[in-house]
Amino acid sequence: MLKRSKYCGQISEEDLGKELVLCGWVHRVRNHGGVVFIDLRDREGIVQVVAEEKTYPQAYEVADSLKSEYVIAVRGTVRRRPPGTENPKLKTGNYEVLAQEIQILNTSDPLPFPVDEETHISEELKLRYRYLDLRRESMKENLLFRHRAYQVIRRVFLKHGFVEIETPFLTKSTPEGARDFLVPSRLHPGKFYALPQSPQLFKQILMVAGFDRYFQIVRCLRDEDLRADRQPEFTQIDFEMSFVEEEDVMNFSEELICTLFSELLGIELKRPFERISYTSAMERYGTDKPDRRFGLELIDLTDIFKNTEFKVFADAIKSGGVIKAINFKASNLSRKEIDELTQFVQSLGAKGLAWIKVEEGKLNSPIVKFFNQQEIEELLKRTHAQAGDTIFFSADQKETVYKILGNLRLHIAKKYKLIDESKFDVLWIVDFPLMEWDEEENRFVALHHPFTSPKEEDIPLLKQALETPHIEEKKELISKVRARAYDMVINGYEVGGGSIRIHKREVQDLVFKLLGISQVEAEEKFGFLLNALRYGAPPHGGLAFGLDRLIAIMRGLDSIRDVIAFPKTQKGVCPLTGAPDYVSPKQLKEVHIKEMG
RNA sequence: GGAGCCGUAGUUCAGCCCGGUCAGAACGCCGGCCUGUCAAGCCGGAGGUCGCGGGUUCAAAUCCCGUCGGCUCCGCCA
Repeated sequence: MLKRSKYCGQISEEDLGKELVLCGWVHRVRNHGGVVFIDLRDREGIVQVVAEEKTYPQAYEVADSLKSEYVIAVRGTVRRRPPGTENPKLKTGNYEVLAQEIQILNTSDPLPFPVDEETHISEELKLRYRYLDLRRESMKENLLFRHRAYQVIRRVFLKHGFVEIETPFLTKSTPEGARDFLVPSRLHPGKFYALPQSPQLFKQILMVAGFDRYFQIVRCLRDEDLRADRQPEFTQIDFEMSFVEEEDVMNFSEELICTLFSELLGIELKRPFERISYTSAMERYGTDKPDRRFGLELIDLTDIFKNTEFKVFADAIKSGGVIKAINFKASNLSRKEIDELTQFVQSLGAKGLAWIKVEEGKLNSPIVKFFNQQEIEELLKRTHAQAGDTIFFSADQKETVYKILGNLRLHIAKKYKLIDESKFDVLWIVDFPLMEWDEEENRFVALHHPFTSPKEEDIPLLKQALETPHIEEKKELISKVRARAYDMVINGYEVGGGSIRIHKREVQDLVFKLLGISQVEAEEKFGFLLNALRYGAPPHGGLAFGLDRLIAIMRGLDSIRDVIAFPKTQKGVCPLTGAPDYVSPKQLKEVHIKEMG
């Protein structure tokens, strides 16, 4: 067998006149009768191989029989292409390899879809034949980019003295958070391991162990429904530091992100990253992960309508809600377009969508007739309304208004292409509430996770909240308690989040109590962490980045499937392997599982 | 659990709204020609359970119901 001496994509000036051996896949064949052109492709790119009948008849004969995606080895000489026949689309387009010998290493059946960038293939087919999909230039580049990111990440961590340590995949199911994937234990009938949602507890324990700075690029697993940016298994860049405060973790995180952007994209992000509070993000964008590359900010109008005759608005205010609006400037929307947007918000659970089209000298709207002159004037002023604008309203409980307008804002931006895709909007969200009331569970739940430290100055509020028997007062007090947490957001995606952790047993007990986790339950589920906190736990904090999201954003991709070699479909299926699948009764018996009728 | 979009040759799609030469195109595939192409070109050919099941109708790719699958979103995701 001929042994490769160079990658196709790396043929350059220095190879002129040299004889070398290339190995790769037949990307395309162009047979002109007497001369055959082969675009030969490998990991590094494509080069044109020429087989001429008159110079090397044997090589020509083989070339003549080649089909798409045959695997071949070519021995030949690099030469400059004849003037006028260069191909500027190829990196190697000034050269070609005159084949002296061609060996067919393997043939290929006709492909189920072409290995090119032009054809849009359905996700199911792409994943079933992932090995063909990954031969495509863009997919190959996505994975090579990800590979380069790993190298940069490791270098930055090493530079700062972080220690890479692996944590268990077979671990203990813990309450709170996402649904666990469970693994039945063969040796312990009826017992289960859980696959980790993240190495959270282990990294904290490593801090107690004194490793001081830990990192890991690690798979995390959550049994929840999928989205374009959510897979059941995904990768975190996880790290934790001892003897630090928020600034230290955020500072390091910024360096890591800046280095990635600089080295992989040649983009210098401005430091420090801007910070906005959770409350301000919610009020202005209706979400805690705002995309600020376009306007359409939420405008509060509650005070303007506090005495309004308009029943919908009045009712919302009366029941403690708010009135907010967004102004789609210069949109000149048709009635049909407004109807489409109405349908969109209805799919989010809104009853309808109130709107005003601002026209030259008049307002076109089904609701202005309910407003008095003063309300109209103030609302137009507050929203900076001009002819051509369309103003959309939402009046409801705060959470609902945020959800409706936050999503409408994004929907409009995408639909009407208001987003400058060449920009990266990077920011921190800080001052998260520590907990929020969960109506369904009828208790407080941690916004981040139960090990997140409250701000020192807010701890008295927690104690007060614990003592008061009045639930409304409790809610009021708790809502004021802020967490020492921080999320990094890029282009409207949460790419990372972390916090300073609780390292004092008493504080952890206090938080568990307020979360309604009993002493017994806490001991049973998190006892190992609580115990660790007794034995000299240093103050510590950390953060975890979603590597898949980060890479997808950097590559300008909409779905993290495109940066994962073998992802799952929206139903959690792997079309390549057929997982998940049934297992034999014998296997089930071994792990003590009986099928339900 | 819910909403929306999609499903027609190997592939990408048109046809569906208005039921009746609507089984079509391009690429790919097969055969032939061709010495400078590069998404080569020219000539010829094969190829479809219109996702699946049911219903309406004289007649269904087309209308209706159900179901499966893919995608996007809501819920869910500390």
